[in-house]
Amino acid sequence: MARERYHHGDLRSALLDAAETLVRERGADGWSLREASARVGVSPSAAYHHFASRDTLVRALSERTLGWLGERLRQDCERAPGQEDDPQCRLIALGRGYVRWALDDPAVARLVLRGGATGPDSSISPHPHDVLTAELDRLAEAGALPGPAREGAEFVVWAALHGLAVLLADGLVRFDDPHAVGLQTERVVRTTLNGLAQESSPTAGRPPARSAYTERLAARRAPE
Amino acid sequence: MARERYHHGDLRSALLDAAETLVRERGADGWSLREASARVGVSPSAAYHHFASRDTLVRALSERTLGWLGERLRQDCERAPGQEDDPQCRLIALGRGYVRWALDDPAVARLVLRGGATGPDSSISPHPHDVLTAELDRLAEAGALPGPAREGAEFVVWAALHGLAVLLADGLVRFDDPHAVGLQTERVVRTTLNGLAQESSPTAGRPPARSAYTERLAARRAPE
DNA sequence: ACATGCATCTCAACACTGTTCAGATTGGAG
DNA sequence: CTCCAATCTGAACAGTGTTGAGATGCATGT
Repeated sequence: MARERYHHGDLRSALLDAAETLVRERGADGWSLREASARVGVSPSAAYHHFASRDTLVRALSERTLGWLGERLRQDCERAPGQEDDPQCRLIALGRGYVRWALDDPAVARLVLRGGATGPDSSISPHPHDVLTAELDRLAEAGALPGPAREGAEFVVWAALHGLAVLLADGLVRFDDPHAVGLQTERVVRTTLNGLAQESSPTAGRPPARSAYTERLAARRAPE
Repeated sequence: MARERYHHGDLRSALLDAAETLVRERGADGWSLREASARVGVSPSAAYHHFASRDTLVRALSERTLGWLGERLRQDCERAPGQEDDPQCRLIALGRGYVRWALDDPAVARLVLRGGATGPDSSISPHPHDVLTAELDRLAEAGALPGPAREGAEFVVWAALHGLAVLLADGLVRFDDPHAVGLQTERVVRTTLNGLAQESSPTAGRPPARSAYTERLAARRAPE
């Protein structure tokens, strides 16, 4: 706990770790930079050699967490139960993973999902949103999503999933049965995908939506 | 601005007003109790005769805002365009109102929707969530929503709508065309309702979901 | 009219926060 | 072995939420 050497070695990630556990212990806002520094055994000002501000630390923690989550969601899609390679099953697995995370680690999830922290400049890889769009592409290729319905579909699914996750992390919705949350998530995904597939008259001339993520994606494809 | 009388008269709502405009000016977290007090022309400790803590002030502001929003959403439903009294048109109007609010007043919306602040003990009337469930009931009575699909449908619609609102308020999704947000909202509502209506095999034995709002509703129906 | 009670507000103080900056300490490159 | 740049410390600043003891004045009862 107390370090002996003057130089810490990897203070940056040590601070991220300390902040993360503090968030878990005291909630998304119940901690301070000073406390995290003290827990690492370092003076408060030391942190400023690795983060420009407390807010930068939060952003960095968010990015680290989102990257880890994205990787896990990708795995969840691969290991999806059900018929071999059914795109819908994969999307359900993705949704379950996303929501399960929000419920298992609500304090961190609240901090991260509060967003604003994850602008288009961030280099999160793979970003959960990327995983979602990839899975929707797979669904479209399988023919389960008509062409016009695919366009902008990620916003519908994302909104529904994100909304459920936020509601759960904030404690606005609760489920007594631990299985209930999974079933409810599955229902949300199924309902959304069904609704999209049977979109009778796709909104004529629907203007393109733009998200921080699509911008980031575009920037990645055409660097400079 | 500067008051002459020693007693303010209605300091409580004056503080709420000051906090509200401060949130608009500097963001959900960029303000302090002291600043709000100073703007009202009162010492910082005066606030503690009306609010137990800064957090209580935030909660009170959230409740006031949600009550106002609920009333406006109810009006939006009444004035819904489209065929006379079409329940789906009413729900679309509700969704548009909810999302428009999140976009027109994003800082306040972020503060309010961050939630946790709006527990079941709050006496918000009419709560936006109540308005939504009432409209879903109307839809079910009109036969546009099969019985088994109605059960727990509010969570699906709420999640989708809430998710879109949060994504917009947090700036994670942006729309260039001002019409786009309305169209996207409409699409989310339509898609969700369509998906619910055509729910092929409603999840067998789906356990009851419970939200802070259903609890509050139950408590209101059976006081004591 | 006047005293009294009580809600309301002020003042001063506490511990704590994020942030800055001059200087001490070090690992590693030349 | 020297020196540099990266890293960390210590002390300080303005500002925060919160508390408690005391001042102020409105409304009420006589």
